[in-house]
Amino acid sequence: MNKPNTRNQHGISGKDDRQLMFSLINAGRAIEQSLEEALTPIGLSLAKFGALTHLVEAGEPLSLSECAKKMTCVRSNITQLMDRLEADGLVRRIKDPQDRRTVKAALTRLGRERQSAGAKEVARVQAELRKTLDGINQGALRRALSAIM
Amino acid sequence: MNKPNTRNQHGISGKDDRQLMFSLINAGRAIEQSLEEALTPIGLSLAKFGALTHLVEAGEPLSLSECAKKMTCVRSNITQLMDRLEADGLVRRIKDPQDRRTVKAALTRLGRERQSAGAKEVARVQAELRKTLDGINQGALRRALSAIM
DNA sequence: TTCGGTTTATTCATATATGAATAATACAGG
DNA sequence: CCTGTATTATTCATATATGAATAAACCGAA
Repeated sequence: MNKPNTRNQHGISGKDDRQLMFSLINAGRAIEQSLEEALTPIGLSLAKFGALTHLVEAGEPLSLSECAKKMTCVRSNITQLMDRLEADGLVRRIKDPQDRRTVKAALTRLGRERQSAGAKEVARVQAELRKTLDGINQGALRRALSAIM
Repeated sequence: MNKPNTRNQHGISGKDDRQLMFSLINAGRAIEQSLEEALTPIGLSLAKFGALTHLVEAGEPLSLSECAKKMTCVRSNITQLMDRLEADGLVRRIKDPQDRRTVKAALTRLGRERQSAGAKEVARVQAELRKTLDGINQGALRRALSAIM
């Protein structure tokens, strides 16, 4: 990667960069940044791509609550995200006749296409990252990350 | 840690969690989340703590531009963050007579105390993380992270 | 069947970020 | 000394998040 991290908001890393905790935070943000940059040209953000991807994977419309669960965020966030996705023409809200409280998000054709284009870009970033981490012990890395979460 | 990740906005992790890229993003977010939770009781966010810490480390007032550089973010962000820190009584804006364009941020007594309390909490989280990562190869992890950034 | 608790989405207030536009100041070179 | 360019902070519009409050709809138990 070797891109400058332009999104380390707190900017804490102690006296040296070797502090593991902040390195992990910064690494995560650096990758997010790369993904955002890769998605920008096709008109997506990481948040939007995430929502579209869950809808594609589900293969059917999902209620906004289900979306919130899959994206591990609060529902008011999904309300807003869907507003933007709907404004972009990538998603359509449909009412659920079974449960009139529920609103489902359905992909539009454009939404499906956009997600597919996004997936290609994400795969590209992922391949870059794999190459970057080529020489290192990925097993150790995976074990560490799964210990954290 | 083993706290549920309640802040994985995109929520993408593919079919399995083994996808390194999203694991890294999620690990970073999980740690951020722990830090936010640790700082909340003392009235700080990670962003606020970061700003205070840079001021403490500098040992003197810093211009808002210098703060933005240290925190690797745009200046309009610092303007807003300083507004909130000033409202909290943790920082004071002082005009620079040498350069009348410049506004410097100076720690208040309360700001210094709050940062110090925050640093203790951060150290606690850091110690927890160290313990979590006890069994794993931290050298490999460090090398991986420095490769990414 | 009505009542009360739960779930649904939305709205509102707020925090944190970006980036563009603006205004004031500095400063170098003619 | 002007003049143009750069730098400074701020403001504005926007995106992404949280959490509290609200309204509508559902559902089980009395």
